[in-house]
Formats: sequence, structure tokens, C-alpha cells
Amino acid sequence: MNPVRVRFAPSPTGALHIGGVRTALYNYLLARKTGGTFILRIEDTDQTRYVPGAEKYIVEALEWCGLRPDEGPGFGGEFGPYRQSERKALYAKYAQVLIDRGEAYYAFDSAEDLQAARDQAEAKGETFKYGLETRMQMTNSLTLSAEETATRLAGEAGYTIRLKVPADEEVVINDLIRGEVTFKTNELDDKIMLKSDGMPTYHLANIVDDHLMEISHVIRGEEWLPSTAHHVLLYRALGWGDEMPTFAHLPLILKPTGKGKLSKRDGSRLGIPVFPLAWEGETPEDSFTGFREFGFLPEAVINFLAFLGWNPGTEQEMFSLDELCEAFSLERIGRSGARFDFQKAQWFNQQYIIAKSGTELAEMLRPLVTEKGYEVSDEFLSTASDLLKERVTFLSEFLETGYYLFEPVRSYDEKTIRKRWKPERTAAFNDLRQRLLNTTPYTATAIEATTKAFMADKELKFGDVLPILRIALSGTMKGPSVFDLMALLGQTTVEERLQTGIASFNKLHEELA
RNA sequence: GGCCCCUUCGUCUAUCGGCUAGGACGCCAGGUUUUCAUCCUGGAAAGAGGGGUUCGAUUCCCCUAGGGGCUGCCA
Repeated sequence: MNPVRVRFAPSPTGALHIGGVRTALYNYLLARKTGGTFILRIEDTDQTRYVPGAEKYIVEALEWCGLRPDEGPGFGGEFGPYRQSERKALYAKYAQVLIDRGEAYYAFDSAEDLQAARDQAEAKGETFKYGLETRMQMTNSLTLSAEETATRLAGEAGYTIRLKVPADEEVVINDLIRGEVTFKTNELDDKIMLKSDGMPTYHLANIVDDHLMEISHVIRGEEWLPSTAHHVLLYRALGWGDEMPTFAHLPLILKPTGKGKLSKRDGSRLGIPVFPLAWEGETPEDSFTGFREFGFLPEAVINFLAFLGWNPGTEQEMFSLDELCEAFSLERIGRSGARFDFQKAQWFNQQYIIAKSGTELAEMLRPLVTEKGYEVSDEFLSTASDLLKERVTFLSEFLETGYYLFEPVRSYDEKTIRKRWKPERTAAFNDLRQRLLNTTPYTATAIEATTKAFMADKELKFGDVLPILRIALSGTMKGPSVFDLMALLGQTTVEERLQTGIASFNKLHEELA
């Protein structure tokens, strides 16, 4: 059995889609599970669609997810270079091999010629296919004399090399996920192998590289299934038919609502991220937020993505990357497309946030805190994180829903004040303020004892006191335990807030009267 | 249109011929809690339709329907 070598082979044409991340994840998991090698290969053969910065984005995205390649551009490895643009000569060489073996031919049809052929077919309600039935009507080395072919090859007009798909054969693919899939070669077109700019198409480059890099398993999206027949034919034509990799075509990730596969448009349409990291494109329409910027933890994204099309067969749902590596198997990948369920993603994130310690969260929150200009100690931030973590779904929410831990209360919940505040208790609450000022140490338990003693003396109930304190301290009825809140804010801040709070409540009460 | 793939609760899924069809998210109800959240308990919720094969089909086969992908000198 050959060692497992898998590759993730994205095209640097923009931000890496979350579906691509899942493909990378599954490849990574198989590699780790089997002690194999995970390779990153950049498929930058389309010069017209190349986007500067996209490769960097891909690497950063993988890094954020914890999916470090064992080989790849900048990662080392014996099978490089790992950028296809740097392997151009190799593809030309194998294209020539195809020609020499009679498995491919030169084609001189211009883009206009091909368009005309397509238009003509469409007019008859058909689809043009450059292949078995049409190749002898086109302009290529099959229909031209050797002399004419030589002249054209030497000319300026350029040429492509097309695979000569054999007639009357059946290609059977044994897909690890789909089972046996059969194609008739008569249905297949003569795919271009080498473009007129000298660069290979995906098909040629992919097969050459997979072979040369000794790839054992091709794990990719289902959109590649239809062209897999061509790929098998190519392996055979190159004489590599006996050492083809095993194929596994992954189910697609579908839109959260509506029809079709998940697209970047769904992100902006539904206000949800569909990219791991934010992407700054040329235009606002081409710029997107990412899971990271949305406040997701990479662990949550990975766990969520792993379950989009795969499951362990047990009832365990929470998996660390290491646990996934252990539990993963290609056999347990499903066949049907999986809808992108953002609610589930949120749930995973919440679970992972809760599982983090205050210290860990504080570390992650620090950049956001700095950005906001808040000046708090690590200890404060850690405790604040502990108090808030069960109440947020996203990292970014800590500083939004819990802003009152870092700056003064912005506004009070009027409904609660109207319902709970009794101006005649002003004196009583001023007494409580005094008692709190005398409370030492200023801990949650001590504060609670002080407050309870106060309530007993004044014959007040929890409902009479706690909501008032809560509103004065945070402005809202939602939030952590009042006593924890007070201990965290500290004696001085609590005194300030109670003072301004009570004054505000009375003022509001007058206005309403 | 052609080719290929897919089809269990709203969603992600378990089931590899014996099912009172299980779990999770979401939803609803109740409980815990000074509030919110967390947490706990309970509930509603599924085998696309039609034929076969079989003692027995969600599970195997066929057809239909629906969904998806591909059909570029893009990947």
C-alpha cells in the first residue's frame, strides 16, 4: 500500500470559499488519520483570473483553521515547485507526449470559430461538442495535412492541444463516496490540454501534478465528477493507468435558503460569512467579511464544517481537530448536498466560547479591547469574560452586550425603571450605598451579605432591590449576577453608578408624573 | 436539451432487511435563576410517489417526480 499523499489544490482567483476550506479539512484529516502527507498546491494556470493576494489569503486561512500543509509553496517538500505557473515546462512536455502517442492533436480553431460552431448548434436546439462527431469538421492536425499543420504551428495564430477521446469505450470510475460511476467516451468532448498561451488547463496540469507528486487520494468537490472520466482517460493516455489515485467526490455545500450551491452572494444577501477571513476586493461588492471577523473561533468553524457531509456514526458532536483526525474516515462521508446551516454554526461557536477559560478569552479579546481604546487589566478582562461568556455567541459580542463593564452606562431601560423604581426608597438606597462603601473586602460574597442585611433591615425583597442595582450598573435587565458585576466593577465605580443611577431614576420618574 | 450525481423531521444526520425510525440545531412548553443566558426535563416534527424482490422493506432493484452538478483556450 502506497503512503497516503493528499493535496488541496485551490485556484488563487479570490478569497477561499468556505466549501474550499471543508475540502482542505477533509484532505487534512485523511492525511493525519493515516500518517500521510497533506500538500498545498496552487493552481494558477489561468493568467486572466489570477488575483494578487489570493495565495496569501489561502495560506492565512488554512493557518487560522490549523490546517498546516506538510508540503507546499513556502512549506518545503521534495515534489516542488508547488505553484503550477512554475511548472509550465513540465506540462508542455507531457502535452508533447500525448501528441507523440497519438492521444492528442493540435487544434487551430479560433475563439470566433468555436463560438460560431456553438451558435450554429444552438440555433438547431443542440449543444456543440468538440469531439468524436465534430472533430473531423474542425481545423486541426487531424484534418489538415502535415505540411499545413507544420506551417500553422510555426505561425503567429497560436494553437491548442486537445485530448483525442477514444470512441466506443466505457470509463468506470470507482469513487470512494459515489461507488461505481460509468461514462461513455462517445459522450465526452475533446478537452483542451494546452491553451494557446502555452499554459495547461486544469485537466492536464492536475493529472501531471497528481502523478508526479504521487498523490494517493483525490478528494475534491462533486463539481469535478463529470470531468473525472477525462482524467482517467488522461492517466491512461500518459501511460499511468495502473497507478491512478483513488477518487472521492465530496457533496456540495448548498445555500442556507433557496436553490443551488452556496455562493459568495449568499453572504451579503443573508448577512452571514461564507469565507474564513475577510477579503478586501477591488470594489465593495467584491469585499466580504469572514468567520474570524464575525467573532467565530476556528475550532467552531472546523467542527461545524466537518459535520457538513460527514459524521462519526456516534452521538458525539463536539470534536477538536485532533479528535476529528482520530475519528475521520472517508467511508462516513455522505452523498447528498448539505445545506449551510448558520444557526448550527452559531451553536457550535457558543459551545466553544463557553468551554474557553476567562484567561483564554481575555487573550483573544485583547486586540478588540485595544481597538476600542479600553484600558483594563488582564485580570479584569479575564473575569469579565467569565461573566459574559455564557451570554454571547460571538467573540465580537463581548464588547457590545457587555460594554458597561468597560465604559459608563449609555442608557437605562425605562420600562424597568417605571415598574421597579419607587422614589420614596431613595433614602433607603442611599443607605445601601453607604453600606457598600463600608464593605470590605469588596467581593461578591461580601457584597451579597451586605445587600441581604440591608434588605432584612428595610424589609425589602430581592425584586425590590436587585433590578434597581442592575439597571443602575448596566442599564439593562440582561446580564451576569449583580453581585459579581459589582465585585468586578469595584467599589468606586459602583458608588458612582448608583449615585447617578438613583438621580436619573428620580428625574425620569418626575418627567413621567 | 445532453451527461452525471443525489433524495429520512424545517436543517445536519443515524439506520448497513426486523423500527415503538435515534441524536443534534432550531422551534414550543415546563423547571432552575434577582434578570438574561447557561443548564435540566418534556413536546411537536421525517423515510418524495409508484411498482417490484422478500416472510418482512427506510434499507435491495426499476420507473416517475424533485433537487444538484457539469456541459469554457475557468477552476
